Amino acid sequence: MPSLRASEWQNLPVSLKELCINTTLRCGQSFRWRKSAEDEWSLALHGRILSLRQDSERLHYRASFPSAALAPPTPPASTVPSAAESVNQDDDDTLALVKHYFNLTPNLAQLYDQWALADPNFRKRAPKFTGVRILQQDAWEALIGFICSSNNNISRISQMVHNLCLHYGPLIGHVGATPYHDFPTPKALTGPKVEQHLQKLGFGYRAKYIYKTAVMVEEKGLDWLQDLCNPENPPLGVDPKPAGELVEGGRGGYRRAHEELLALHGVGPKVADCVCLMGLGWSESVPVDTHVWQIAQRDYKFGKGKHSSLTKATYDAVANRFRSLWGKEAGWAHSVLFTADLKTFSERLVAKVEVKEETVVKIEVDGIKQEADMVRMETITEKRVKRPFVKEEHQVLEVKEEKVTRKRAKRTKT
DNA sequence: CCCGACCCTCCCCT
DNA sequence: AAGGGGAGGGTCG
Repeated sequence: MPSLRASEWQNLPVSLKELCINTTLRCGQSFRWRKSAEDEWSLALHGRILSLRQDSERLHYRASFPSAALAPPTPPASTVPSAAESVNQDDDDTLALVKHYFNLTPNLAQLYDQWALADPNFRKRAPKFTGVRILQQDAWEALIGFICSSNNNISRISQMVHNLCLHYGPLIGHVGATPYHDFPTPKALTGPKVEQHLQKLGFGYRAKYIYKTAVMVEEKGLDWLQDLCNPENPPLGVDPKPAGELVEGGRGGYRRAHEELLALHGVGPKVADCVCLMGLGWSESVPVDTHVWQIAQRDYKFGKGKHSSLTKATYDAVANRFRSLWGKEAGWAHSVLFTADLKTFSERLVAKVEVKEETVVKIEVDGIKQEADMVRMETITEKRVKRPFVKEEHQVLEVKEEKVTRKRAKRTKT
């Protein structure tokens, strides 16, 4: 077990309107974050274990590096420089990493205002889901993660990704007894037994997709993938360059990236858009999944006539509609509405009701009191979503659509 | 453009 | 009390 050299906690000023990790890390754009302690999230990233906490004014972060003496650094996928030795250098490095990963440059509160001004539905739904940022994840990791997402749920996707890391990714260290592995390289997934092994691990038909995609990316080279990224949002250490103004259907670079990704096995339009948005920095990318399709029908008058089902043509029409409505960062706005529709966060929609019902737990979406919420949430590593709070769910759901209320109400009695 | 099949897990319902 | 039916951030042929 490699010993870790942990730096002290550092912090940077970030309001919850600019970033809410409790929402952003759980909304299904990244699949590897784990709760490492009360109110603390951790992830193996770029050769270290990054841990986070957040209060109403600051984001606190700490990096733990493998001790160079006992465990030589095992560089993950791409750009890990050999271990920095001074604590100061570690911290500087980690600060840059955090700023990059959380994509902290855009002014999110300002963007929310802009989207709310343009869209009454956004204005209605966004207030309880502030601080949802699009992460700048590693493109290769995003690619594999979203290949796993097809016809799947967030809980199982997370387990699959953890399994991938456990068996094929470099071990960075432990938090308590829990091992933290970085994401595997493409090459690590090209072995002759990978597909069969993944099949055995419960990946189902995605085992083949992952293996074949790994082989193709290994052949094309990671540079091929990286070169598809938005020059405005380049990898850490590369200078940004302009990528032009938004046009119908998205900018040329985005369309090219999307098209090239479609050549990979298990990558259709939706997965390609997820990679474009969350791995390649194309903010106008709008992944249209079943959730978004339902939102489009419910709130944006889709689902009739020409666009009665989610064909490729409808897919493009929905994405274009959202781009023209929300603008260049349409993918960011889309993610807010997507998150607002996740069952995981449904209790947030009726927080006031719970308080009225003399429930002890008060939920302040933007405040630290969210921890009360967190205590009751599953961690993604747990096997199933259990329900020690059926009663609350029942109360919650009475305010929601009848269909759901009926189902849950019956189950409550069971 | 429309289907069914595809791995697997959990859930509701009978 | 077992088991069908459906859905879960789709993709392929």
